[in-house]
Amino acid sequence: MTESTQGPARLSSGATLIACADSWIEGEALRQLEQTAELPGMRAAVGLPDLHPGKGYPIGAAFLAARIYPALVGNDIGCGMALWQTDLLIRKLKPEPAMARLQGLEGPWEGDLEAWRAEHSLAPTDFDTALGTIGGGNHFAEIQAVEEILDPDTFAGLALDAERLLLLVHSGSRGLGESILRTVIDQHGHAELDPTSAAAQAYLSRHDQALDWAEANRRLIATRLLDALGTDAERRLDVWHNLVQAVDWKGERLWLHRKGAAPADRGPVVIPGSRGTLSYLVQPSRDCDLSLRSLAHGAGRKWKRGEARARLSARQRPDDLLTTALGGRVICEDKELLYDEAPEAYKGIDRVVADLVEAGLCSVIATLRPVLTYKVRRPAHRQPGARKPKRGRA
DNA sequence: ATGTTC
Repeated sequence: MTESTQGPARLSSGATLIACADSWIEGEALRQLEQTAELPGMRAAVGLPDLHPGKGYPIGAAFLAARIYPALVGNDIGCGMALWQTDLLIRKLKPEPAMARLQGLEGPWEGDLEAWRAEHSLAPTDFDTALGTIGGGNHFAEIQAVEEILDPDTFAGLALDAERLLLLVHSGSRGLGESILRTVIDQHGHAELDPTSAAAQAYLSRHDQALDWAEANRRLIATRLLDALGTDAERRLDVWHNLVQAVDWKGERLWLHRKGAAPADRGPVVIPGSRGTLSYLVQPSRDCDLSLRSLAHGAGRKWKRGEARARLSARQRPDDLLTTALGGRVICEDKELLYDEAPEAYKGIDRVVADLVEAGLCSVIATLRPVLTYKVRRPAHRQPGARKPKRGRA
């Protein structure tokens, strides 16, 4: 199927895979990439080195098409990564007290939502009680320390301080994006939308609202976490990795879909590893047309959700997973999620980033080490007052 | 991924 070249490979469908020959990519993900590349109106399809199977369509991929495919963006419209420079000196952070202070980020924010929405020009939605909540899956808020600076000039240009902690937030549009996708799928199935149609305009308008909501969500998550720690911070970047947008492509107006693909045309981005590995702050190259102006958005899952517990529980108890190989601490009181997001469930981020660098798509500015990863305090269904769900078969 | 799934 693939040529035995070292760098990017051309698949039989015409899709491009940005990965060297010995980088492991699951067969199912490649099948999904090839199938998607053959959809009507598809001009180009790219699998990034974190490519892994999704629900029908692959994650870690970018697609350029003459039409709009809402299902390619998926349910978490606007999901992305935001990075803050905090005021907290690395040597001043004591993990135990910090962890004790980080409580209750799952519930509705208790501040003045109306004022906050006005301040950020955010229209009200039916999902605003979830504003400022991280959510589940691979979402997190992580306090990080700079491990190594490889490009001092660019690092300094970003106004980053290697002595002070960073905060990386990965979250999206929660129930809002889900409802937007469900609405369009209910009406049009997985069919492509003509960009000039009323259906496309309605979808795009709601999609753009979800982008704003998701960005605001990351902002409020950071605010809540920083308030809990009694510190302040400034945002250095915020990028969406799930979206569709109109692009001018060699003189033609086309639609670029990113599904788990970081933009290469919006300045530096963070490509996070797992909670047990480094993350990479990278500078995208000037010309990234090869990868549809996109980069990997993370390490990429190696094991499917729900698979990790059975694979790991014999050798690692839940408590073992609350500290990591790099000395980081983890807050995750949902046992299934604790296993699902174990470092072993992910591919190696070093290889993923090396594939991008070797393809000429980016260079590394700095590496970041996880200090404290916040996932969830309690699964929603086990919060006080909630009924314990029955287990086992009927 | 999901105010999820009983």
